Amino acid sequence: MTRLDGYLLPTEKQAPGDAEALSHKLLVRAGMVRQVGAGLWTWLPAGFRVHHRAIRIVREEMDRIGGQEMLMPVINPAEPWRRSRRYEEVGPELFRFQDRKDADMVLAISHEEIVTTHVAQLVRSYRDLPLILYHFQVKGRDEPRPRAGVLRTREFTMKDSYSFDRDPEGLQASYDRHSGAYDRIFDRAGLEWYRVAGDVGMMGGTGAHEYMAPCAAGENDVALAEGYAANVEIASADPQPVELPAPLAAPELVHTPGLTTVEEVARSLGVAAGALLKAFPVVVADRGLVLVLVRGDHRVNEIKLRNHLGTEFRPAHEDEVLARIGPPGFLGPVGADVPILLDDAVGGGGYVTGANSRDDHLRGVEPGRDFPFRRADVRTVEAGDTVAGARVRIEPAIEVANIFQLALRYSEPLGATYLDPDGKAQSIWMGSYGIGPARIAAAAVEQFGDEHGIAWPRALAPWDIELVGLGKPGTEERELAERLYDELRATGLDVLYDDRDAGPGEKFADAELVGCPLRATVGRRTLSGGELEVQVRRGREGRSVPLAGAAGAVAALWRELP
RNA sequence: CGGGGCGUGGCGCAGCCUGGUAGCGCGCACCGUUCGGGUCGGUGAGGUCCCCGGUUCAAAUCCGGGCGCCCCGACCA
Repeated sequence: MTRLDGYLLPTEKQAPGDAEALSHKLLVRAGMVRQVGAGLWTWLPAGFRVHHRAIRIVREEMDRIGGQEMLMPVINPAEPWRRSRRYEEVGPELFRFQDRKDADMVLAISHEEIVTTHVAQLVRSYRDLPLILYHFQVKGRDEPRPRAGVLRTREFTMKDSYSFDRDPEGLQASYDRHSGAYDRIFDRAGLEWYRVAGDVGMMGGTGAHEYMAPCAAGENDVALAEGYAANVEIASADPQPVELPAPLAAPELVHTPGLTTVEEVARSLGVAAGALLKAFPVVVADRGLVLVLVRGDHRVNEIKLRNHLGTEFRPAHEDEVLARIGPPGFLGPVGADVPILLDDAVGGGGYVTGANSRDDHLRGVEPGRDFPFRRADVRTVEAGDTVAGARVRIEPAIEVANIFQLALRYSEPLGATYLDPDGKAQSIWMGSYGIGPARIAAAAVEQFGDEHGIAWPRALAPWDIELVGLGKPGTEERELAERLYDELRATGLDVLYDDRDAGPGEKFADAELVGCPLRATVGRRTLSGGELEVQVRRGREGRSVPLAGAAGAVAALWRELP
């Protein structure tokens, strides 16, 4: 319950000049956030209420699956981070600094090291497992490029939880419980969301999912098809048919002076781009130069490639390629003195490839007959592909949560073990699970905002309803507004009462900008008409209820909202 | 890290090219007006023109260096 007169809600008519994303513009305009520096934001009172509400939902669902809330520090000694090797592996996004004794310290980007250290010390027996521990804590990440207001920041609050189990089956069970909790969280928050298979990445482990909220400002691409949802980073699709020229008994040299792009070669030879094989030379950490081949109409997905290789790689330099394979622009598999990785989407038949000599290509090249290869799925899925026959669409989305099966990634280096019933020490199986409340809030703004402002889902709104009192303070209509303010609060609704001495236009505009799901208006018309006007923010639809018993009717209306 | 842009009262911007009294709209304060869609009129406060250095009689404006912020890409446990 809040009276607007005297409340710090600095609404603006104009968005900041440098804002692009809808959530950035609207959260600032609605007086909910203000910028402190690149990727550093203050949550003003109204915005903080939204943040709180997101946290409350997350907390309730974490408690429901048996999570135990605790609190770990943001400032960490470097030592456990060295033990997990993340001190060396993570890179410059890890804030590193020295304390007054010149000891190396870090700002935690997440809390695997600390929680695992505690569990290593405090958990001794199989009887102590399973365990789910969680906290809400600030994370520091020195992002190379903070962006879109509150969407990607260098400091943000995160709910991170950690599960500890006796064995892989236990981990799977804890993982599934988190998955269920997260499903409920995003349903309750009122977001449109997908759970997609995600990249396990450097975390290692055996599985990962991401919770994605589709919206224009999203920085991830999600591949969606009937019965399928995956981050494009790891998505797989059916091989698509492509028309190939008639096979040849042996590869045939064609002169293609100056034609180095797929489009140029395809056009000049009169074949489909998919009838070419595109060569992507990479240097793999532990095995040197490898030539990756995908169809001319496909692109190499470097994350899928990295996952397939199981190690890091980099694109090869020109001189390396020149010495071992051929001139860039005319690279091909035939005669190449390096291992060849052939994408799964490449079928049998005669393809056009580079000839490894300047200004020449080969046609009629058949994998197997003309060059040896190993298979891998390393291409990027694109809109128009199919998965099990279902058409794929690609949508931008923001990652609002993720869940990882860490397995033994942290328990082993940090020595988290338990004694099994036979008295034998066993490593603890771990999972980690993150949610960003700020991103939940921003995603809701992105998904439901319009040209008038924010339209919060019921569960996230800073207040359930905004009551607009028209007329001058001290008038009869204001007295009625005061009375309704009390009655609405008595129903349990959280009410924002605009009791400012301001004009009606300003109050209506501010109410729609701030975006409470309902707005009730009290003016002279209310006095004479005997009805309370209520606007549903989502869709700006007007309703009215009889003045007698209005509060109860409004509360009932509120309960039906999304 | 590569590319592009910006920095002028609280906010949004003009002025810079062509050096010469720092402007506009919104907001804010006060007086009056109005009170169901940012009402109208009047008065007023508020600026190290991001910082440092240089050129010049004179720099928001030209030159050099630095800092900060935004966007695109790379990156993103």
